Amino acid sequence: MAQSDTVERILDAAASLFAERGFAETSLRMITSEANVNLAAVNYHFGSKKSLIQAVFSRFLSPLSAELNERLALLRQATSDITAQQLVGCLFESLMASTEKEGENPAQFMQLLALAYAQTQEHLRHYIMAEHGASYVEFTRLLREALPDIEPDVFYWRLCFMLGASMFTLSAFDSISGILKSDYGKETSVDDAVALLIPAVIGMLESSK
Amino acid sequence: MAQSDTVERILDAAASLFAERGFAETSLRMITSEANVNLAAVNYHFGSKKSLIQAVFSRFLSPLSAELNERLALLRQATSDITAQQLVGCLFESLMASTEKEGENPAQFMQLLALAYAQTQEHLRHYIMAEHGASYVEFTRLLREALPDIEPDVFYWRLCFMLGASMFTLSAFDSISGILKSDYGKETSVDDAVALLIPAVIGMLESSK
DNA sequence: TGTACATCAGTGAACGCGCGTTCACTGATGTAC
DNA sequence: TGTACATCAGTGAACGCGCGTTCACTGATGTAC
Repeated sequence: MAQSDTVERILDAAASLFAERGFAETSLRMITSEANVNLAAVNYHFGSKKSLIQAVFSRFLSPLSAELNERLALLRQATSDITAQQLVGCLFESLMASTEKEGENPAQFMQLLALAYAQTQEHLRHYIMAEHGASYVEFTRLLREALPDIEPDVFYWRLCFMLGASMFTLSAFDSISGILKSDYGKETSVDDAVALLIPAVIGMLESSK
Repeated sequence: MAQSDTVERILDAAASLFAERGFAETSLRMITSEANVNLAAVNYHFGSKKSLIQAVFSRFLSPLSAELNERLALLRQATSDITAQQLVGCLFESLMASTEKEGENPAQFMQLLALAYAQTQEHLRHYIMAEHGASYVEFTRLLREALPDIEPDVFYWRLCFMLGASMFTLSAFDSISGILKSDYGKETSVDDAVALLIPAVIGMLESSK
């Protein structure tokens, strides 16, 4: 083993096991044995299990925030009349680009995010908002400007529908694509699912009903 | 305390704590102290923590399955051309009616469901499908018949969008309605949220794009 | 009606186990003089 | 170039704590004769 891929191997194993089982359901002993690493290495490199969980999220969220910030800045420069379509496109492009660059799995990322929402992990929520909340807030602000005719409360509910549909679909991607494969012999990529998801959420956001 | 509301008090406390924190993050000691009940009472009445978790789900799922079965049967009798609109209406009516009858909280129910999906709880998934899967399968079958022109894989993905938007929105209901209250002084009921949700998911299901 | 026994809901204290964390230690590499 | 010391990544074994579960027991209610 090279000089220090220990940290990466711990993060890989932790991301995969957390996404599959949950945080409390995954012990450090499971993670270190999956990663072929000494048990004490987690506390040596990360300090605590809590910090390891935060590090797992940072590895996904930092590249995503960076990508999203960059794309939103370009969009603001290019035009002053940004559409909801462009913004939603930006968001999914950022997600796909950031995970691909780092060799990560967008489905696993969404599983972790769904988990963070499902369980009220106070420390995690605070950490995520403090470290990576800014680009999400900016996205929401721009989307609000792109849809000025919608009542503010309706806008918030639809944002929620969008988040829910996106997170759930991508987090269940492996199951769904597995079912489609065995029932209809149809191979589906994450990009295929996103290509169906984008018009669906734009339709919801822009609907006049 | 009456002769035996112990079981009900345990179920109430367990549902609320599980929904808020997760399964492994909630100890039996938390549950029994919230319920003002002896620690050993959980194992006396339910046998194990696993069985308690299953009992919490059954208390929500049994009335929902019953309501849904009844409404779907009525719909089949009334007409042979059932629309997607009618089916989605059925589903949400069943959810609201079954939780109201039992004095339960639909947001809490959705939090638990989101949790069961987010963490791969094998024993729970098997249990839910074995006990309550039939009415869900029947709902899906009827919805598929109501939308015969959609490609089968597109249908599955849209079903997924619907589930995700509904589960996430209702499970986050307390946060969202709290934000709307403090930011816009707007009171929102679960029925208001569902009233926005229904046209949004029907639009997604029926879309020709 | 009275007594003996059975069932049931609940209790208090203890059990062993797996958990996250700690600590003294090792061996390799880098730096100062 | 050689020696002494510092830093760093990692290790093996142990720590105490909280967990789910168990067990012997209690007291109230129901049933048989």
